[in-house]
Amino acid sequence: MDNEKAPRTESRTAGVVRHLEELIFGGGLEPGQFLPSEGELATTMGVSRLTVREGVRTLQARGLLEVRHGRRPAIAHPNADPLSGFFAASLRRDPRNLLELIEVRLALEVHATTLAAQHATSTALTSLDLAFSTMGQADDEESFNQADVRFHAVLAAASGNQMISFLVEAMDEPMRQSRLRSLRGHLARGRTMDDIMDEHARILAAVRDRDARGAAEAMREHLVQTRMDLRAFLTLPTSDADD
Amino acid sequence: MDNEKAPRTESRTAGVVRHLEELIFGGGLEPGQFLPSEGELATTMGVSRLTVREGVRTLQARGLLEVRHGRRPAIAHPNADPLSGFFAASLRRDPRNLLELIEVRLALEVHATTLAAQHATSTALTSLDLAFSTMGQADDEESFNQADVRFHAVLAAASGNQMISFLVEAMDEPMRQSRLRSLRGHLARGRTMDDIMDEHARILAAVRDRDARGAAEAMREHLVQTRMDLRAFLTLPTSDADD
DNA sequence: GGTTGAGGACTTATCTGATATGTGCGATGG
DNA sequence: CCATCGCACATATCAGATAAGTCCTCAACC
Repeated sequence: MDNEKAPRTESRTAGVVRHLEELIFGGGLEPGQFLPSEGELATTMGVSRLTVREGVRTLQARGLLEVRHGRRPAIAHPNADPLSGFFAASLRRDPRNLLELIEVRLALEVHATTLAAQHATSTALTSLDLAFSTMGQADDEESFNQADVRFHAVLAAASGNQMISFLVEAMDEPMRQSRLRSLRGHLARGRTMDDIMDEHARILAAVRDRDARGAAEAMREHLVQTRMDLRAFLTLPTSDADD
Repeated sequence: MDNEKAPRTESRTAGVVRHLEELIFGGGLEPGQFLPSEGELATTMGVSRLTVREGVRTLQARGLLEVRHGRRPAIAHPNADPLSGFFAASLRRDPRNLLELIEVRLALEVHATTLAAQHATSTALTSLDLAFSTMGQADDEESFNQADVRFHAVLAAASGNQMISFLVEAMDEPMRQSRLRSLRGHLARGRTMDDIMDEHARILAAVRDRDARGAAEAMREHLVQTRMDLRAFLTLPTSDADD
C-alpha cells in the first residue's frame, strides 16, 4: 500500500494560504497596507472567491490579517491576539492549567523583571509608577485586579522585549478572568490587598534602583505567593459545582 | 459622535464561532469526538453552510478543531500548532526577533530544567539519554541541529509542565529553521559541535543527579553561549544593507 | 472658504444551489 | 472469514446573486 492518507494534491485553500503568506511576508507590504480585494486575488490565483475567503479567514485567525466589512484585507500589526486565544482556550479546557501557566509566568516575568531593571527607559519607569499608584487607588477587587494585570504588562513592556511583553499580556488577562470566575463570592484570598501592594512596591523600588537581582527576587516571591494562593483554591474549592 | 465603528449586530460568523466554542468547551465533548456536520450546524444555528464553514475554519486555525475532507469536524487534542504559527510568523516578519526569542527561551528553558531535575520520571530520563546519544551520532549539521532541538523538547517535556513543553517546542523549531536559513554556507559557528555536546552533557548529568540548581545553571550557560553566537551572526552579517 | 451630506463605486458578508471528491460502513461474493 | 465494491454521507469548491459597510467625490449650504 503506497496509499498516502494525505491528499495527493495540496488543497486549494492551503495554496491560497501560502500565496497570501508570501504576499504578507515577502511582498514588501508594511503593516496597515492593503491586500488586493478578494475578487482580484481569486482571479490571479485561479480559484473562486469563496476559497480566497477561507484562506483570508485562516490568516485572520492567525493574527496576520485584519478584515473589516467593506474594506480590503489589511496587513495586521504584530499583536498578541493569537497567544491570548491559545491561553484562554487552554484555561477553558481545563482550569487546572492555571497551575501550569503560573509556572510559565514565574519563569518569564522574573526574567522580564531582570531585563526591566537593567534597561527600562525613564518613560517606562514613569508608566510603571502610574500603574502602581492606580493599583493603590482601586477600591473594589475587580478594578484592583485589573490594575494588577496592567502593572505586570507595563513591567513586561519595560523589559524592552516585545515577545516577552506579548506573552505576559496574553497570559495575565485570561488568568485574571479565570481566577475571578472561580473566586467569585468567596474572597478567601490568602493575602490582603495590602500584602499584594507591598510585594509590588518592592518590585517597583528595586527596578527603580536598577537592582536587577533584587527586582527579580521580589518578583519571584510575589509569584510564589500567588502560586500558593492558587494551589489552595484549586485543591479545596469545595462547593464550586459547575458554572 | 456616539457613532460606534463596531457593527451594531455581531456578525453571523462571530456568532457561529461562539456557538462552536460552547460546543467544544461546554458541550461535554472529549478530544477526538465529532461535531455535528456542517449541514446540521447550519440548520440548528439558522445560517447557511457557508457561514458555518467560516467559523469552523477559524476554530481550526486556533487549533481547536481538526477538519478533514469527508469527515465531520473533530475536537482537536491540545496542541502547540497555534504557538508554532505565531513564532514562525514573528521570525518571518523580522529575523531580528531571534534575539527576542532567545531571551524567552533563556527564561523558560532554565526554569523547565529546574523542574525537570526535580520531577523527571525515569521514563523521561531514558528519553533524555536517547535524545542525547542521537545528538552524538549525528554527522552533518542538519541532523545535529534536529537532534539538538529534540533534546530540548524532551527536556521540556520532562518538566512535567505541558504548557512549558508546548512553548519550547513551538519556539525551538522555527528558531532552528530561521538560524539554518541565515547561516547557510558560512558555518562560522562560534562553537564546535563538541563544545555544544559538552554543554548538553553537563545539563543531562545535572538533571540525572537531581541537581536542580546545577542543571539550571548549565542550561543558562548553554543558552547564553547560543545567544552570543546569535548576536555575532545578526550584527556582522556584513552586507545586509537597509535598516 | 470650509463644512456637511447625499451618491455611487467598490468591497466584504451571506445566501442558494450544484458538482466534485474523500470517508466509512455494510452488503456481497469468494 | 475476509477482501472488495457500492452507496450514503460529508466536506471542498465553484458560480451567481443580494445585502450591507466603507470611502471618495462633489455639490449644496452656511
